[in-house]
Amino acid sequence: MNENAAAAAGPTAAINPCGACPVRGLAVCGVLEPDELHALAEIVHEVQRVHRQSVIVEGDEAHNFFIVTGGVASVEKLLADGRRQVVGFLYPSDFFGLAIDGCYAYSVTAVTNLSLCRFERQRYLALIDRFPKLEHRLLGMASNELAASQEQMLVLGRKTAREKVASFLSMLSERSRRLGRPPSPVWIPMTRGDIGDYIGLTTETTSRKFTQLRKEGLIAVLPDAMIELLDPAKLKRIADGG
Amino acid sequence: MNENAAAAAGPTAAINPCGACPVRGLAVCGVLEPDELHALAEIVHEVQRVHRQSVIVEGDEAHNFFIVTGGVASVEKLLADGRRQVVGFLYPSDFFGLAIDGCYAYSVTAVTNLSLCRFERQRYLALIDRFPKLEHRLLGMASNELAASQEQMLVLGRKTAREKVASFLSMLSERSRRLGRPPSPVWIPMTRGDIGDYIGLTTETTSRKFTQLRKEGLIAVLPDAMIELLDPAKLKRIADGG
DNA sequence: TATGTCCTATGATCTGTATCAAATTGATAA
DNA sequence: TTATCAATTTGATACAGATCATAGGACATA
Repeated sequence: MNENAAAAAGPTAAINPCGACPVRGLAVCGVLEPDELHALAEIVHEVQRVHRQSVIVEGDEAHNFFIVTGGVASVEKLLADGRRQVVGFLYPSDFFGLAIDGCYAYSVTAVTNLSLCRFERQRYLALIDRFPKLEHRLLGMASNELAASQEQMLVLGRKTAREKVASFLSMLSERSRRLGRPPSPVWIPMTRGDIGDYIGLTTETTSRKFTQLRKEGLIAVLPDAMIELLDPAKLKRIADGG
Repeated sequence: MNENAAAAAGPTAAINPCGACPVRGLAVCGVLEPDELHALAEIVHEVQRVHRQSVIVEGDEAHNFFIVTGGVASVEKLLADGRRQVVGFLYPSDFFGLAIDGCYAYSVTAVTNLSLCRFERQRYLALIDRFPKLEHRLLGMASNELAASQEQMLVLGRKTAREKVASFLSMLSERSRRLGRPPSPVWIPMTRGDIGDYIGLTTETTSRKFTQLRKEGLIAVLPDAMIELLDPAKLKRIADGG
């Protein structure tokens, strides 16, 4: 399947893969003009991962910088005894790989089949020198991510289990709307365990709260991991502690 | 007292306050050459706040950008019913004021008496255009802040009360060491309530865990809000869930 | 000196979520 | 079709931390 996808992209993609990229408009690369894209295309490698495969590991030397082009990944930190905190989910157009002291500060794992662009760190930094607007875009995205992290700290530190699940669903719906797609249904490819590790609950409690919201008629579980938000406004009110 | 401080800084400071700034080396401004500092000094205003005074409010239009020059502040988000999450503490050389959709995404409140540099947003952005290295530095600092937020999510989502308090103390000690100061004692000017709102506990549980660590001989409470870490390595092991 | 406010500490009790256990469903492969 | 494995759901029980209540100490103000 991976080979098929690569073959289907054809020779044009091999010469200038970025020109045909489905996420260019949203990703960092979106700030480059078509004629500047060649410089980026020259240093990019396409990478695939399947469900649960690892992309980078916390503590490893940071040699690369990545952009998600298809699928979903989780960003996570582990304690020695196996406790896990998912600090975020990555979707197409998201970047990752910023290093602290030359090392990755988190692991990234494929939640679904995953397609990525990989850039060698040094060559990417050289490109940033050449195109300052890349750095400007990067700061903008990092700034948004920082705001999202702070919102998530509020969820983790001060919300009840019910509010946490409502926050998670509202956030996905909101993201969908921001991208110009319908706010419902939302695609939830991650397991109850992944979600629990994201919002600070166990698998069981997460499942129970989903069941509760379903029985209250606030959500409906559809096929293919889709969840319908039957009353987004009320769900948002629950999420905000109202 | 505020007027005294301003007067004591003298006429030189009034002409080029940044040249005499105690935090310049560490702050964003550190990347500017002495002759470039004039451009920064031209647009800066010095601001003072006392304990519990507000600096910015979540949701307000973001007109300014700040750098802490003295004292400690808390960065916080509130729920409608008054629940509070402190998402960080700010120390001298830290900046804040990055906006999302033109508005502040959090409130900032003085924990101690506080001194700040305030920059009008538009004029600061103009300066960034003129000195790209300012933006480079800003990205570096935002990137560090992002890593710190992710570490804090691990604390909030997956650590026990005891591990949370140990993490908080270890973090302060580590920060002190990174700045070339002794790792102990550390200055804790914030209340047990502030700390609890930072690590996701109540005032009472935070107090109890401090007492517990004290009785185990791991910390000692000194005068002037100083706390001595009697066994930093063991405290770090507790923090890491070992 | 008295009075009020804020902060810390500590005891008693309650409760939301974790933990432990098991059955059910669903997807994939043989 | 049947077997296998992962994920979900549901039930019973335990417990860490919240909540409620009180007292003492530090510091400011009258």
